[in-house]
Amino acid sequence: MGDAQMLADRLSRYMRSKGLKSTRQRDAIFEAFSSSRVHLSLDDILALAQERQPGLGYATVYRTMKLLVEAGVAEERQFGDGQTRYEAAEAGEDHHDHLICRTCGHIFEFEDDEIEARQALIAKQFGLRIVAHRLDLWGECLNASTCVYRAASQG
Amino acid sequence: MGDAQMLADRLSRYMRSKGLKSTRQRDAIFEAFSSSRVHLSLDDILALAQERQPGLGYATVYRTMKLLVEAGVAEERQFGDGQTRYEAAEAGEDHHDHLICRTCGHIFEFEDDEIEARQALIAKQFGLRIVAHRLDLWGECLNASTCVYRAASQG
DNA sequence: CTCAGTGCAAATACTTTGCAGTTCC
DNA sequence: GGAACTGCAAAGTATTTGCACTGAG
Repeated sequence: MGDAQMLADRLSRYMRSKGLKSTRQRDAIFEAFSSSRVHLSLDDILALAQERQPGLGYATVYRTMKLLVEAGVAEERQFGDGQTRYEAAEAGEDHHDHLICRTCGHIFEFEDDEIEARQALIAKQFGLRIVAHRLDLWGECLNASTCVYRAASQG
Repeated sequence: MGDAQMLADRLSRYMRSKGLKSTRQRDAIFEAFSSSRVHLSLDDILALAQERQPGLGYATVYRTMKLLVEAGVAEERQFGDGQTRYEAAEAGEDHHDHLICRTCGHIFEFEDDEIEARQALIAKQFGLRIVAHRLDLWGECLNASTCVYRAASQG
């Protein structure tokens, strides 16, 4: 909850600094977005936010998510399925990477110090210092029949 | 040059196996695609291929690039600018990743068995087997004044 | 009150598809 | 000659924008 609160603070600071208004729609969208740990698509966010704000439209969700990205509260991610997904921005150094299951579509998050260290070493060999990185893994379920995410997915 | 030839071979083998036809358009597109080491967008490929085949249309380029991907000759890449880009597929296991220098824009390619092994291990812990991965590093030159790429870069 | 925000629908941008005519094998 | 291929234009998606109305400050 510290995280969600931090994001909320960052957002309201940003909005105040830009003279932007707080609305029921934006609150609902931020709430929907920040309450979930998964990578939500726009449709997901719309559906969740509509539970609180029936009648909420796509355009508002698109505009608000763009705002959240500008405010440094959300990050856009493309996983190659044609849908932009959003996740909560990270606190400083705490970076995680993604492992996407091609069997069920579930997206696992992980962090591995050994890989990070290795990356730094490689960069150094080329005379560089790492400023950012992105690592996505795609995999197949070794045992699809027992995959809890597959069972859980409504697809 | 061995690489381009290898891709050409792989493509013609694939096409023969599927009973697909070789056409002037496909040749022009493959030529445009494989002659460049950079990551081409569809517009880039269309423009290049049209130098040999005026009148060539988008649809054919889209269909042909899809074919090249299926044949294992091309790989799609999304860099988040809304354009799908293509690069030459790699030879078998020989996968490389990218280290992009933010100082001079140079793209280094590297390969690291240790990272690959680590990735496989992580995936296994989640019950998956890796089928693909993408690792991009962004760095800054530790010593820009002596960077040969900076000197060489026409940008 | 006023200007930012909203919802709708129209407009974009990228990609795919249907179809009639063309071309490779 | 026939199935595969091509180009065009129409159809799909995902996302953005114009506009009249609404609502937060």
